[in-house]
Amino acid sequence: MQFQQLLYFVAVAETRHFTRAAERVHVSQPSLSQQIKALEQELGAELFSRARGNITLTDAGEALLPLARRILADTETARLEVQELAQLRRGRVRLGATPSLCTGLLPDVLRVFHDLHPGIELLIEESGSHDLVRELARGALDLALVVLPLPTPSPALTTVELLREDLVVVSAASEPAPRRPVRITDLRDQPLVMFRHGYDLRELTVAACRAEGFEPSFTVEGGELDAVLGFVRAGLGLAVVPAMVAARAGRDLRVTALARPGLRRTIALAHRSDVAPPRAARELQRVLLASRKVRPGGTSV
Amino acid sequence: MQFQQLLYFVAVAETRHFTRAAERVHVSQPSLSQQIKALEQELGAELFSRARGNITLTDAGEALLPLARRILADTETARLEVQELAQLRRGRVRLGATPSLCTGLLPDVLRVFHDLHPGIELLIEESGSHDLVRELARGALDLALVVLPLPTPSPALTTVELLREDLVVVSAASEPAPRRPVRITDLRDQPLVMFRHGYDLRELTVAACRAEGFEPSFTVEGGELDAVLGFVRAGLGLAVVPAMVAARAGRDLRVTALARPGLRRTIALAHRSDVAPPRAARELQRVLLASRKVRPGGTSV
DNA sequence: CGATACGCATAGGTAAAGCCTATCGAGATC
DNA sequence: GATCTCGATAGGCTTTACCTATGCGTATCG
Repeated sequence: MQFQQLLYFVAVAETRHFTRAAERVHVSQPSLSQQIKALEQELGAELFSRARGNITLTDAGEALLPLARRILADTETARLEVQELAQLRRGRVRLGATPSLCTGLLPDVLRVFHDLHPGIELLIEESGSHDLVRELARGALDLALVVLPLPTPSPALTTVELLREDLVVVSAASEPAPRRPVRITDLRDQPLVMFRHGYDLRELTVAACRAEGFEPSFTVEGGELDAVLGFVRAGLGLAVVPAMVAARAGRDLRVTALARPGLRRTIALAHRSDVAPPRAARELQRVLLASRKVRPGGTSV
Repeated sequence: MQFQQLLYFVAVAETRHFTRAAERVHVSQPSLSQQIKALEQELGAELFSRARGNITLTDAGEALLPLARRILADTETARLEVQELAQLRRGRVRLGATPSLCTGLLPDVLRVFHDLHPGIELLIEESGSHDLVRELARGALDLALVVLPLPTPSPALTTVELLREDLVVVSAASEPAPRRPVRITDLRDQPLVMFRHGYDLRELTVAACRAEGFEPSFTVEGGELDAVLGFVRAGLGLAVVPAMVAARAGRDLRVTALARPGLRRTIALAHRSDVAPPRAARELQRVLLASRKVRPGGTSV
């Protein structure tokens, strides 16, 4: 049984005329006759009663017609569905990202991506790098924006460096300005506002202080990114945040660079090594990589 | 898109392995690879992510799989349905017959037919020849047993003579036996029990009497066949019925042949000339024609 | 009543498609 | 690093789907 044979069959059933059916499917009449005959032979039953000028479906033909129509319709649906996916008119990307990236980097990029491919659904999971890596490996995410180095490196994941991002110190505009540029050691006696456990920024900042030989002290700790900025704004202390986050924090926050060598973190795109990400995820990856050329506050890798 | 390509595709999707899929569909591995590739090219999307030893469906493949399965299932269904019809394991015959034939001829033949083809549904319409012819032309019947000559002959109907059936006189066993064999003229002064209008037997009997120059008189008229036999049994009069009906009427009815040349009627099978009857109807026709060889009370044509 | 037109089936030739065996090449395994 | 596995590629052959030309039965028309 062949799709064409079913197509020819439906054409004859609908026109009740071999010659006109042949025209309709753009084939010569003998070809159509032959295919119908082949189909009849394969099925072991006549499909049409060929009375001169009055072609009719036999009972076998009646039985076949609805199924043939459905098969052809399904075929068309399959073709369209696959092509919609391929042409990014439809689809889904499950993207993981750390909270600071969701705030800093993602909004503009996702806006660009969505304008390019309005049919693609964007599912964002906001978590620490550790969780993101696990979700990637589980197949629950297609792509993740993580901070390098990965907490649990694995050959099962491929990472592509996206950009290096400077960290800066933010403080309340109402408070006295810190000496600039701020050195890490200046933070020894400064009260800090610190993110909850799980934030890469927390680990990074604490590690930097310890490298200078002191343990940072926190006035408040445990909040999410926005809460931390709020606490800083209220004068509860300083915080170390990515430049990109600080850039959009508003006028009532003072942004102070760190003295050289400063702190920076490396943002990378990660995906499973064993399977190619879906078409839409590859496209998002492309858009992300393209966007770094015009990103403020970060350094292209 | 080809059925085989979908079949190959599903095989690879299920085995996650090109070589094993090729074995499963009984084709060489390169052929299968080529067909998958052709399918991917036609659809414009990769269907599998070919990581060594870990073949996975892409999102396009995921989208295609359920449709491919459904298409293949429908194909199988179509094949089975048509073959069941062709092999008479399923189907329907809409058979029309006159009341006397329903009583006399049909039960045994239908029993034989049903034993041969238990899956075929039998729909019987019991009417006079006139109505049967109309229903045939309407396409509401596949086949009809009618009495020749047809009340409304038409080139649109094809008739095949089935058998000639003798008519006999029945009377109550409790009443004095009529002189035998009965001549038509003997009925002149005999009270008859007569069927309702529409029965071919009525027209036939009345016509025979008129040919002999008299109008028959009825003690009761208007009943169906069984009612008429009941009236005869009760001694209300004689009736002229087909030998086949009389043969199964029971002991309390006396059956008397008519004197030569007697009366007989011709039973024929009729169907539309323009369309071939369904397979099951042709088979019933065959069984009917075969049955006349062993029919009692009738003469093979 | 013969000629014509219509419409499906058949015949024969051609081009494409599908399948095969043999081989390649890349990644995994020991 | 040799071997193995497994999918991709190459080249040749067979099948098949298509075409044009023609046949044949039936309805129509002068």
